[in-house]
Amino acid sequence: MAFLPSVAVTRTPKSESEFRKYSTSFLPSEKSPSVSYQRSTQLDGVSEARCLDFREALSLIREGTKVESAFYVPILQECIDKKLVSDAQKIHAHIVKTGAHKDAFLMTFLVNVYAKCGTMETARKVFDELPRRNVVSWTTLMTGYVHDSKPELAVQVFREMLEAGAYPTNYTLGTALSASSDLYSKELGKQIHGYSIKYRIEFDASIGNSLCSLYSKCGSLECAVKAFRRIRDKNVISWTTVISAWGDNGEAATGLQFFVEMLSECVEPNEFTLTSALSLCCVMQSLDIGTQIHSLTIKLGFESNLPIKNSIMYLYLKCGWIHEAKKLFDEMESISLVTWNAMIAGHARMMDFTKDDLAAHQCGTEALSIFLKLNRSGMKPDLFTFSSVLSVCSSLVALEQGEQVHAQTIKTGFLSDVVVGTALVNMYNKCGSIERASKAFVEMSTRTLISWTSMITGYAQNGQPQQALLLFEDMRLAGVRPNKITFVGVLSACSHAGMVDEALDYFQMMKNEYKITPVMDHYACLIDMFVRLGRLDEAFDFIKEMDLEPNEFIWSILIAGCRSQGKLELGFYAAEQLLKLKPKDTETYNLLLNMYLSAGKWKEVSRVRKMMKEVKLGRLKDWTWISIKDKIYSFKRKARSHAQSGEMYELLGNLHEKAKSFGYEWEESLELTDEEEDADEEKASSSIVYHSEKLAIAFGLLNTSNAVPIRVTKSISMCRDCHNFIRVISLLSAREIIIRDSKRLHKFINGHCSCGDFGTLI
DNA sequence: CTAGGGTTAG
Repeated sequence: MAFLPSVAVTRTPKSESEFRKYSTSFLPSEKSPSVSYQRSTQLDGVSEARCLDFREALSLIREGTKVESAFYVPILQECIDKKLVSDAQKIHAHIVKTGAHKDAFLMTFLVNVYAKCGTMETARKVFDELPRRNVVSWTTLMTGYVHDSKPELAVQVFREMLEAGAYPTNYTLGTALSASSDLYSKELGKQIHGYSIKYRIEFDASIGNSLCSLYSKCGSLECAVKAFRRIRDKNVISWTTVISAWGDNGEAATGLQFFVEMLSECVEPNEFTLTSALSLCCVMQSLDIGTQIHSLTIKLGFESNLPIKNSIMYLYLKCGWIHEAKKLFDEMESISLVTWNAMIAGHARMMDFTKDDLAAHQCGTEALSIFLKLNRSGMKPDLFTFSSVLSVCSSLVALEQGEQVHAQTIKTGFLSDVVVGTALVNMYNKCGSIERASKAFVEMSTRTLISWTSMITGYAQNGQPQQALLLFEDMRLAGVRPNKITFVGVLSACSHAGMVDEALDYFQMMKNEYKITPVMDHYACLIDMFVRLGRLDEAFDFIKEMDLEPNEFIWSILIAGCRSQGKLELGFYAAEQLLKLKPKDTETYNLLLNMYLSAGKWKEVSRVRKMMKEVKLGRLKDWTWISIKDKIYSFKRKARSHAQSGEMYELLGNLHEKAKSFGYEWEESLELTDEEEDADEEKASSSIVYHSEKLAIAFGLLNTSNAVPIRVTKSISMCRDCHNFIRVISLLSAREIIIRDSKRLHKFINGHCSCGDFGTLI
């Protein structure tokens, strides 16, 4: 049923009761329609005007030639397609001048033009001046508000419309449902569902599609699928919607099954279906299916479709096919902002995904250079760009670049976006700049769960556990419901502060009050806490009691504790467990080795060394990066190839001497070797071997002005010796030194570290 | 007048 007849709707008792059940507070009660409208047929027979060249037609209008109303329509359509607001305004003026504005149909179309071009104020003005309103004009206005992300205004218009006594059509209800789903309001959606039952259009595809996407967005996957099943004539959109619904609710595999089902029912996918299916492959990291869909897109003639190309490129990036992705990118004859954003976000994602830290770091720098190219290309970055770039800056601890992006977000107004704001807070947190993070957090006009969580975690990581817990209470007072990630932050704060009772209380609160099942990270925080306090037996009891199989991180924490407490027996047991999990891992062996080194068990040391040779381990790559101004410098252990090497080594030598008077003692640790190291260099180097972070910090001290904090990232976990040394350096040089290693954030101020001096695993 | 591609917290 395309349009409702303009006669009163007959009601069946069943739908009436169902309608009553749904109708509560949001919407006015139904009035009988006072005016009825006929669908205008003026559009028919206009198509000849399309034959006219757009510019030619426009010049006719400029000259002031009087034309028929129908003449405007194709030109206005062109304005919609190309978002030509100023041309639309000229045509509008012409319409008014020639008196054609008395034509309600034409003016409704004009509302559509302004709405589609994102100029809602004008659209509303034209609408208010309409000689007659019909359901299409109401619906058009609603659609405009939905597009302009003002769903509450769309609902308001819907209400006005009902109050005016106009009948909604399937399109109207579909649009109203989109508005409810933008508002995440299942309640409102249900009421509108009620209207559709009342008007007996509930089985209509446009209603069913919108319902399906509403329920999906509200997290009710089951309802979404039910809504899909109830659609009588499922169209491509129905299928696309239900496929995305599975994907959006974490069931990507089932989504792909539906895609296959759709193909087997001979429904031809369109560009939307294909992009959705591709994004499911993205989630599943399935290059296998992804490449098949890639060929399908070509078969169906979408090879030059930009959204699809963007999706494929993004898929390849996320699956680690950087070169394929780059090839696609280079071959694209036209690219959009989404293309740029996909490239940046894809590289950002690769950072988390790559096992190799050096490669991950290169991905990050590549992402930043793509961002630079985007800026030079003349295209304007948007909120998606800024969110991704800020997250790259966080991972790279590239504060100065982050600050520049911050400035750009202010200038462009995108800082007001909650996601960008959150990304900014996170960037300052990850760079160890807690004051600026909290300033950015306070200045946000709205905060999501993620914003709160980021800030809570930031306080915990930056060594301000009390602040973290206070903020957590603020968050609960603000009525925001914490999730499991929030509790990871809370528990790690307790762990840092050594607040055992509070930690256990929060752990109970999480399970009982919030019904969150603990995950490994929660246990890791608690075990870490007991280990920090030297209560190894309790830590071990906890490991035995938990429902999950302990992972490598848990065992590593325990081993590190055993090392500092000299509890070799337990340490060895933990190491055995760790070796079972990661039999060929260099870091595992280094943990074990350092434990025996610290205890002076030389026989064991040589035994472990022998074992390491036998299993032919890959070698640990010790890299540290420092970002100064716009450049990122990298250092590896013992490197002497740097232009300033001489000065750096001299400085380090002096600092080592000075540090001794502050109680620092050289401690042998960590058998670090590097693949590219050659034997000559080994012989040439002095007896002291500097790990990469020492070199990077020396470089930082030489190349930044006094009192400027030094920020570096490191590919592996810091060793205890470097940790002790840098603690003293922060005191000696009166500098804040921030090191993000593979496991933790270390913020050294005046001889103390935010990790509570217990963050070194190897 | 309905569907789409790219974003933030462990």
